[in-house]
Amino acid sequence: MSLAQIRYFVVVAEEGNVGRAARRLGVSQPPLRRQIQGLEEELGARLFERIPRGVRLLPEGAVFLAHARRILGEVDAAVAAVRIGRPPT
Amino acid sequence: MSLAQIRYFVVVAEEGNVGRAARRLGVSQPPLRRQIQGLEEELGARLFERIPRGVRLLPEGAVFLAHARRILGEVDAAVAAVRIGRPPT
DNA sequence: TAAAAATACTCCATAGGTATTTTAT
DNA sequence: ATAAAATACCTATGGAGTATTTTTA
Repeated sequence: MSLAQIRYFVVVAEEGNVGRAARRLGVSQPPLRRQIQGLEEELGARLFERIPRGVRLLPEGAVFLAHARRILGEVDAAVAAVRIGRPPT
Repeated sequence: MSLAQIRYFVVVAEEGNVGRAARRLGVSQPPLRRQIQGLEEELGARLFERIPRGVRLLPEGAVFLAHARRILGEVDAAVAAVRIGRPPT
C-alpha cells in the first residue's frame, strides 16, 4: 500500500467516476484504475461497484474512506509539525 | 513522501545505525540512506546527525518519529478495519 | 447504444543492488 | 585504524501512457 494509492482512492470515492478522478489527479484512467485494483487486492475487499455512469462505494469502501482521510490528515500534520518544530498533539 | 520512507525512518531511529537498520529491513545500506535523505529533503529538515558508531535523532527527527508511528498505526488500523468491516473509532 | 471501466501493450523513472570512497574518532 | 556513512554507477521493477475492447444499465 502506498500514500499515492490512498490519495487516488479518496478522489475516486469523491468523484464516483474513475475517468473524472483521473483528470482531477492529472493522471490517465488506466493507471488510476490499476492502483485502485491493487489496493482492493491488498485489502482483500472490493471497495467499489460499477454503475452505468461510474462507480459507487461499497460498504467496505466507505469504511476505508474514513480511515484514508484520517491517514492523509496525519501525514499533513507530520509535515507541518516538522517544519514548525511542534510535536504531535 | 511514501509509507516505505516512513517505515524506514522509524527503524533507523530505533537502531541508531543505518547499516543495522538496513539488515533488519532486508534492504542494503545505500538505498536506505538515500530514502532517509530524500525524506529529509522533502521535509526541509535534517532528522539525524552522524555520530562515531551510527546516527542520532535530532529534535526534528524526534518530532517526526512520534508522527510516523501514529501514521503507521493508522494504516494498520485501516487495513484491519476493512478486513473486519469496522469503521474508524 | 453509449458512457465509462477494463485490458493489452509499451516506456521510463526510480527504488534497489554492488563496489568503493570518505568521514570522524 | 576502523567502523559506518556517503558516493558512483548499474539494473530492473513497477507506475504511467496510448490505443483498444468489454461491460452494463
